[in-house]
Amino acid sequence: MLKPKLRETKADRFVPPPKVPPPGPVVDCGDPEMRLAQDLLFFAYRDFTTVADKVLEELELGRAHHRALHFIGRNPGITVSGLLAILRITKQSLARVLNALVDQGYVAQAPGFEDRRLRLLTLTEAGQALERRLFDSQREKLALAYRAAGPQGVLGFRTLMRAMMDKGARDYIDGTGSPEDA
Amino acid sequence: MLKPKLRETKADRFVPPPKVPPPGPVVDCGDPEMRLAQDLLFFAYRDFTTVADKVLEELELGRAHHRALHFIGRNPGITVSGLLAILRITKQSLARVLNALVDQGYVAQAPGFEDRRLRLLTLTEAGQALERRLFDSQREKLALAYRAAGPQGVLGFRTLMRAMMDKGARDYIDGTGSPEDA
DNA sequence: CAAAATAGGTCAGCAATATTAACTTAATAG
DNA sequence: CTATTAAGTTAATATTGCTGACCTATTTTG
Repeated sequence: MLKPKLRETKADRFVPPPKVPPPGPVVDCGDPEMRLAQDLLFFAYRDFTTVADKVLEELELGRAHHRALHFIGRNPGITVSGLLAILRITKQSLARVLNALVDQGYVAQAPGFEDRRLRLLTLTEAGQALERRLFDSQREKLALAYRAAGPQGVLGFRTLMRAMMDKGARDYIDGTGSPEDA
Repeated sequence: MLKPKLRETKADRFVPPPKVPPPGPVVDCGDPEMRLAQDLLFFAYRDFTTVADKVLEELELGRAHHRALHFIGRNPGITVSGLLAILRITKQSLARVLNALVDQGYVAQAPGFEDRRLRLLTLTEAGQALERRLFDSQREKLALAYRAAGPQGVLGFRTLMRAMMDKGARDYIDGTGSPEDA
């Protein structure tokens, strides 16, 4: 055979090995890592949502009420449609929750200025106070986690979470786009 | 008044302004940032869980079934108690889901070796295949998010999520500690 | 202006997922 | 032998979600 033995020429010794990493930062997306991510999301979300439950239980409210309070608080004057789009539930499911919150004086409704069909939702003072209580219970856990991750870690967290949401929700988070798109 | 005017001595000019950042990495834990974190968690989790729903719908299964499949797949031979501890639901809630999965041939039960009271749960081949389908639907979204965040971002994400879970769940994730503690 | 579209409310019924509580069986542990 | 434990079962209930149909008030459009 005429095939030359590679290791006999000096030049061959300097051929770099086939590189994998250089083009851009490499991220481990193998099965184990992705499975871990599933677990992380499940447990973090489970324990994040659970801390507010004690407060809710006292008041005979559920997580659905908390979600509504949260997003009305974040978007004062949001319409029913807007809230529906965010929560991704049906009008009837929201109605029960919303009626309870209005009846108990946590949420106020006002007709829209230009379009009087709209019911603009806001938190009453009691609603703000309650939402604050619920928020504070989660805030502690959240702040601990933020400090554990550090500024760079928080950036990573934000990027990763943003990338996991639908485009509409991303726009909503970014401030562009209305709640309807979320 | 005998109080000296500070700006008249040369040395005073070099007094550094009161610094905030230096002691350790500073993380913004103000209200707006914590509120944003709430939003991120809600939308990311909402859209992460939703992608598997189409598959589940075909098979007339729900998210509860998915969760059970996932954690049995992650912990072959897990006991009913272990699964209950992870999911944090009652025996009766799990029973319905588990019976359905066993009836439909996705989950197999085997008595424990040493303690024959235990029912060790495993996925059948069909169960593994189904779990795989469900996993793959989420995997895509997850991998995209991981790549968007980069290696450093992923580290931050992991740290932050870990810090948000209860200690038991953290131990479980880390491999130390049994499912019972999760 | 009349008709269509929209925002919202409401009613009835149903399904999934969760709860508490009490009871049974089988097996282990003291 | 007794107590405890793991699991299954049964029954009744609550929460949260769904579909579909129908109604009112208001805005928009032809």
